[in-house]
Amino acid sequence: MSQNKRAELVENALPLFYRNGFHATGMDLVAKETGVSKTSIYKHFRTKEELILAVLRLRDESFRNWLCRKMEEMADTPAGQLLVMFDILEQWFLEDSFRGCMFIKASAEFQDQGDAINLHAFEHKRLLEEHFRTLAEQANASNPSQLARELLLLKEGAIVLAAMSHTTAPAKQAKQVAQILMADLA
Amino acid sequence: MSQNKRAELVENALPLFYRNGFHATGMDLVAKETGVSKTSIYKHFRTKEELILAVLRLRDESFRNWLCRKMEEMADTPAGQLLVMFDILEQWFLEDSFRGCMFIKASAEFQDQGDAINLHAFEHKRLLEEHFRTLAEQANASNPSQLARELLLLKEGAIVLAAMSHTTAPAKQAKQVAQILMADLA
DNA sequence: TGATACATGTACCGATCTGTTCACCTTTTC
DNA sequence: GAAAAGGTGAACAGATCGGTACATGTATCA
Repeated sequence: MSQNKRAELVENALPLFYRNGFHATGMDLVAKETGVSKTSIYKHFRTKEELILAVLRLRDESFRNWLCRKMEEMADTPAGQLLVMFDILEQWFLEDSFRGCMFIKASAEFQDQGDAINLHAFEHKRLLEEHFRTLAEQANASNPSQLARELLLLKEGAIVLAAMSHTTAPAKQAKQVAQILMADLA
Repeated sequence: MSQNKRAELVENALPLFYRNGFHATGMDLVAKETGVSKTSIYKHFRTKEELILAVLRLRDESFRNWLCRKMEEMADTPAGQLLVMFDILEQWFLEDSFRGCMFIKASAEFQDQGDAINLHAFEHKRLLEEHFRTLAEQANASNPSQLARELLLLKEGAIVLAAMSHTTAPAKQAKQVAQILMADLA
């Protein structure tokens, strides 16, 4: 299998795990839906867990890329970028394929503290917080670290409630709070 | 099996599902750990899903009772109650047995929109929001519904991040934001 | 054309899944 | 004390789990 094919496998496996959950998605289904035989899958991933980790790596990279790029597109100031994030979330919640945050779900299913999947899930949140902090610094926030953590808090709460309620309202509510927190920034 | 025994079964099954997850916890393990034979379990619950629903009903009732009572114990004004909630969360995060919110995890593993488990999980959040709104009204908040939703947002974000990071810090951060949102309420 | 390398489908492994059957054993009740 | 009721372990069914073995392509290179 070429590297292309391998990437294609991970790409096609992602929505399966995202929609059905990790434990509930069997490797037979992965093989059937991706069109890659189980033999080939196990030639490149020693275990199901390794495949899941590859899927999470892809998700981490593509989600953060997507979010950061959209934020840059839709606002030109750092403070503006942090605020439009909630508009972007709202658009995400509207998509039919929206099923909540893949990393929250991963850490919910693999919650042992040392677990590689659990660690990777939290790493995703840490990287997001880091990006928020950088923007908060550029926006001259009085306490950039604190603002970044608060915005992450609002983002995670909004995602969870949007996924559970099947509505987009939590995005708007989170944005309102964010506006209060950022009132002093331009 | 007496009603007592049945309640005991549900009570003892709860931490199993909470710790190990729903799909990952087999009925053989439930029988072994609760001391109730599989035969008896299936006499009172037609399917695993029904047992899970009973567990979630117990969790919903006991968690809300526990939280509301603690809030009343630790503060005498409605606004104070809403604020100490975050201190209570922090204590919860400190417990060794803390593994995040059982309903978030349930809706993560059973995310089909019509699913009974999914519906029940969201109902838990709705009831919490209702309680928050009642308190917000009593505290003469200018927009009680909005404040209730915002506090719920902060609470869910804090729980998710505390579970993923294995720290209690999100509770304090959420409380700080809550204080800002409630600055006008005595 | 013949040898090498790799991807394939299929069948299989042992374990585990939800759920059932059944022969026993207590306990309650009349 | 016998019948009825309800609980037990253990074995089982049929399906699916993660993972492997193997024989059959099929493409590349000499």
